[in-house]
Amino acid sequence: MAKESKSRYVILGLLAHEPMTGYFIKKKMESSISNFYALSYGQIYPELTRLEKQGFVVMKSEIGENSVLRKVYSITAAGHALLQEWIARPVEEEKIHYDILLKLFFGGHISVDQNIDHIKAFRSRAAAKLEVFAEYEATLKLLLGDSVDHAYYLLTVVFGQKTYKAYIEWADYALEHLCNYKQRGDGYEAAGN
Amino acid sequence: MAKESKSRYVILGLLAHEPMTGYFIKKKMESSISNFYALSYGQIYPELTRLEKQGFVVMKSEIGENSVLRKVYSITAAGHALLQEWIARPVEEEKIHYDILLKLFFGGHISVDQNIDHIKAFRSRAAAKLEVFAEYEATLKLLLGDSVDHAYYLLTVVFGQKTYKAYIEWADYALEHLCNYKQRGDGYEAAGN
DNA sequence: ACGTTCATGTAAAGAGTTACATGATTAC
DNA sequence: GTAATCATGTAACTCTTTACATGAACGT
Repeated sequence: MAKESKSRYVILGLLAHEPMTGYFIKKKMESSISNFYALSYGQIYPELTRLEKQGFVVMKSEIGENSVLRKVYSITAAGHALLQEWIARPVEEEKIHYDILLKLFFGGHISVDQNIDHIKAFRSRAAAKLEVFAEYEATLKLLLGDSVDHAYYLLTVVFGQKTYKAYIEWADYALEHLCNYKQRGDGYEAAGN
Repeated sequence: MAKESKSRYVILGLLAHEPMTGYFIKKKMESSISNFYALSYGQIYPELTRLEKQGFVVMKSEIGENSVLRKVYSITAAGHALLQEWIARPVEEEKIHYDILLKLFFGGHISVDQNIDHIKAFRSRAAAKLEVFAEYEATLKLLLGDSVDHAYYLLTVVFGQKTYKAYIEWADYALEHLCNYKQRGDGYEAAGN
């Protein structure tokens, strides 16, 4: 029961690119897919052990440049087959599960100004994300010729850009409406606020 | 530890509108916030018991029209205060955790055609959602005068519309790019496919 | 008869988060 | 000295999903 986790596939996907330590998998994710997926050490290390037991990765203990012992994992042929099988599987349905929408849905219980604050915070987060994605885009466009992977990375970045742009447009629309209602004072205030 | 669930607040939010049974809470959600939040019976019933023990709701056993015993829950003053406190809390950061983006990120491991299929499926799901939101919009616009709540509901619907429209635009963009690459045949195919 | 809806729950399993615990090296 | 980075893990806890279990009433 309980939905199957994607952690193993993401780990395999990263290892398919180059062998890595668990620690480096985390770092790599933070600088790439962190916007779309995140893993903690509490997930990475146990999953690596499991993948090794099942023969999808192999481990090699090494003493790194800093003379610290590290476990470098590589993907096996079986691991690659598993990864490919997962990627080819039909895509799961996507759901928008956002705190802002839930709170706005019950917005009648707080004041208009409080709702406005929520939306403003949401908007500024989206604007910050857009800046991050713009950097990604610039970097990726320089690397486009290197590997086919970069073209796919770029598609995910464009997704982020289009989505966060839509969020900002929505926020502006919502703020305008709420400000209008507030000025008209037509009962938009929650009772007791 | 582990992030606190929103289930209690959503349940309180619905009960703030009218007293309900656990079963009806589920039905109500399916016809309203299901696009932004979902709860199973396995969450609703235990949570209602907990909320009752803590004094945030009160339960009254009744024999319904169909002579079936049912437990009707109502929100208390303490429950209302808790709900309001939660809604007023700063909004959590939103994350885009989509299967399609993960799979596209590793898209180099499958064929272009398989990637295209993924995106096409994504696009048609988004288009279907847009239709649902259009219906919501039409219904809500008729009810706008009735209660302040409807204006807030409408804002969440508009969010869905703008977001799914962005998804469709992205899908079209992505499909065009992938088709171009395919026609040019410039190494976009995964090795062995 | 049979399927659907109303109605309430429990059990099992896994996913995910956070905190804790440890220790070496490196840079300032 | 001290903070940051590299590096590996465990433990506790909560959340969430899915399946199971039960039973009455109502419509066809």
